[in-house]
Amino acid sequence: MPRSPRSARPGTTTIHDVALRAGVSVATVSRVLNGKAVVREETERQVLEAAKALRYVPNVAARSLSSRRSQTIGVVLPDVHGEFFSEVIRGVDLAARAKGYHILVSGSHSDLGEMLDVLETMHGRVDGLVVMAPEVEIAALHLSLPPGLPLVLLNSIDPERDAITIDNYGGAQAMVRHLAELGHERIAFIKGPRQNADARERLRGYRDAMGEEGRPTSPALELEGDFTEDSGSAAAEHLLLAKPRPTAIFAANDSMAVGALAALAAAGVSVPGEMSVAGFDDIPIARYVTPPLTTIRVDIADLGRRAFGLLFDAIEQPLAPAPRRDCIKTTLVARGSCRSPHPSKKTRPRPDRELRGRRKGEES
Amino acid sequence: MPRSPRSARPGTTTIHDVALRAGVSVATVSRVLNGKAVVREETERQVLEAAKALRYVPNVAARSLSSRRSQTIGVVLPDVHGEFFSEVIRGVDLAARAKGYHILVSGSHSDLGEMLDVLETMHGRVDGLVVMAPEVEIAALHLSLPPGLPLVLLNSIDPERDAITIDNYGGAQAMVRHLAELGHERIAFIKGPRQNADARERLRGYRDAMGEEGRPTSPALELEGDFTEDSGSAAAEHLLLAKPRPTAIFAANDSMAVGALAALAAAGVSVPGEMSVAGFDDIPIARYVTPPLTTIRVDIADLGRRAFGLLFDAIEQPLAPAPRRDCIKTTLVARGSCRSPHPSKKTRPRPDRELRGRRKGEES
DNA sequence: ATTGCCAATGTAAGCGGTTACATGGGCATG
DNA sequence: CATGCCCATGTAACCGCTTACATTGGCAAT
Repeated sequence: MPRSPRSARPGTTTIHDVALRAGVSVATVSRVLNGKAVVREETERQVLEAAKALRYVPNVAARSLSSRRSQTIGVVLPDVHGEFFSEVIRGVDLAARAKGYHILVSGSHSDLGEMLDVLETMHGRVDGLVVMAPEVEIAALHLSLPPGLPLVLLNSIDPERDAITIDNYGGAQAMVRHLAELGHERIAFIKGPRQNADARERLRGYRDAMGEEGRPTSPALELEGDFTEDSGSAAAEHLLLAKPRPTAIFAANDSMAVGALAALAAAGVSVPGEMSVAGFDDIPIARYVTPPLTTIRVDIADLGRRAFGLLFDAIEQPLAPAPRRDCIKTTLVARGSCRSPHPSKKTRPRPDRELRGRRKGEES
Repeated sequence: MPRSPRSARPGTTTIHDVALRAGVSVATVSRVLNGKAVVREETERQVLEAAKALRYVPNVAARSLSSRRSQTIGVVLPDVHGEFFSEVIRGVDLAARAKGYHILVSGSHSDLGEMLDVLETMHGRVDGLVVMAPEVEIAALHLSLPPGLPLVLLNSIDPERDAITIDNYGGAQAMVRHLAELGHERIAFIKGPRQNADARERLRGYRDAMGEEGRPTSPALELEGDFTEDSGSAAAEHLLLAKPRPTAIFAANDSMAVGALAALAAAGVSVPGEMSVAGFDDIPIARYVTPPLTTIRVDIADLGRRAFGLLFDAIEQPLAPAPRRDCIKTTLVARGSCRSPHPSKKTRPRPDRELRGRRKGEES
């Protein structure tokens, strides 16, 4: 079996072996394999044949050492779990693989220091980064980030950097309009954490749409919340005491809406009979609570997919000046938790088509 | 600013720069940084100081080229989503990071060819692999896998390879015992896909425990299923026609149990009044369905964690002969969907503590 | 026939580390 | 004081690939 003296270690075929077998130089092999220069057709054929016969796989480390490219991007996420996490990864992964990139993942970062460590060790290992970080820490992040490295921010904007965002504003507006259309006048809103950009945008969308629809807004209708179920419950309990009592509650995320549902059930308030409830995100359980939750769906995989798209552009064409932007549109999903507040014009609750979708069970 | 002539490109500090600044040779710097040899304390101090001052970060490609180690492992999963996916990654990630390893992720593989491609391109890029593949494809996988590469199988066993498994057998037994203890005689079982190892083990656990508890088993009590909600519904509908009708349904996974719940609700059969229902996996929605589902919890993050543990051992100490094994234990989580079939000895359904846990809402 | 040019290919210098081997100084021993 | 040994360190050869530059041969123009 032909094997160059250089690669004595068995099991490793190098570019030299291929060159030897094809009767050409390593340079030619490299050229053929990378398509970076003109090679006679006959030569190319021989090289490809030799490579295939030898089951040659280029050594990535060597390639990346000399070319200064790793064909890998890093994805760094904070402490988010479940559906969101997996969908982001899936989106990025699919898009990346299509372009021949690999992804280096690091999740579950609860504090900044840890995140910076990871970023540090990823340096040199990746050609670009997709990062999701709490707003407050963006500044600190910049300082310790390699200056030339393409970076796409998820979920938090920075005027200087490329970023991809969710149309929180439009989604919130759509929900308010939906509720207004159903006939609701007093629509309460449960806010998210003040420092969360998504939460702020959703609040803004709520306020603007309320104004546009000629609905009254007031501090009494805006409850504090922190995206947890408990805060949603607490807010709902407060609202039950308000007079006049609102007829609809719009929570800035599904978890709080679920909390609100629980509180209302505990208080014996019927949903959607006496009170409509809406959320935001369309988390998986949204369709399983009672009644199924009307909410705003965000296509998270698409978020990942586009994040990679932006990053890819930035890597391939680093010169483009203005920060790149992309925005994920949202969809309103009407389920059973909202209906008209006027018993007379009661809307017939149509069975939710999606409730019994054929989702594959997660294998154990 | 000191910069060796070799590294003309700005922004990149090499080991030479550090050596120069510390007044030693590159070999010494390397030795200090890797702790692979004895170095005078004074020298070590100077090197570390220089490295820190220069913000030196070793070039991974170079290191991996000469050392033939990438400090990276690959995680290749099929088309699984959501909680399961994210938890596996989280477990592996946390364990890997603790040992200084990175993880290269690739998910959403629906067909074997795609999976093999990924495995191919990961070759040389990773020191080991955590792979989850459908049973049937394991063989094909072996053929095209680099022979020396440490590999840990998730979720499917192969006598030759290291693998980590879930205690499906024990979990199923525990559930049957639980139901038997509540007083159920006729306990039906909804099976999973025949080619799925988890499903087979759960079935085995069900049968053995039924025997041990002196409960009758019969083909009529074992329904076909494929892990989807729909198959769970269909099975439940079948069971309602059986005579005598069973008093409990144990589904091989939660999705089918959820489907069964829906079918029972549609048929006006009260759960757990007339029929108890149990699942397996404890997927997130299990606690949100009505009534909350009694099920078997599997600590998926632990699965990932231990998978890395096994892999790490295999990488560090490749000589160990026997295939390494590890098994994840399960926990029974009693919620509202099961209770005694005898109205007389009705067990008081205690409120499920976990129903209103303070789970952080997934951000946006 | 000589010259010039171009396309196709070869040669070899890196890329930035690791590490086998060489070197040199200090100290105990004969 | 010469000898030998060992510890700490330096020198330089790789690791496998990319690529700037050199080389070659063929053909058109002179």
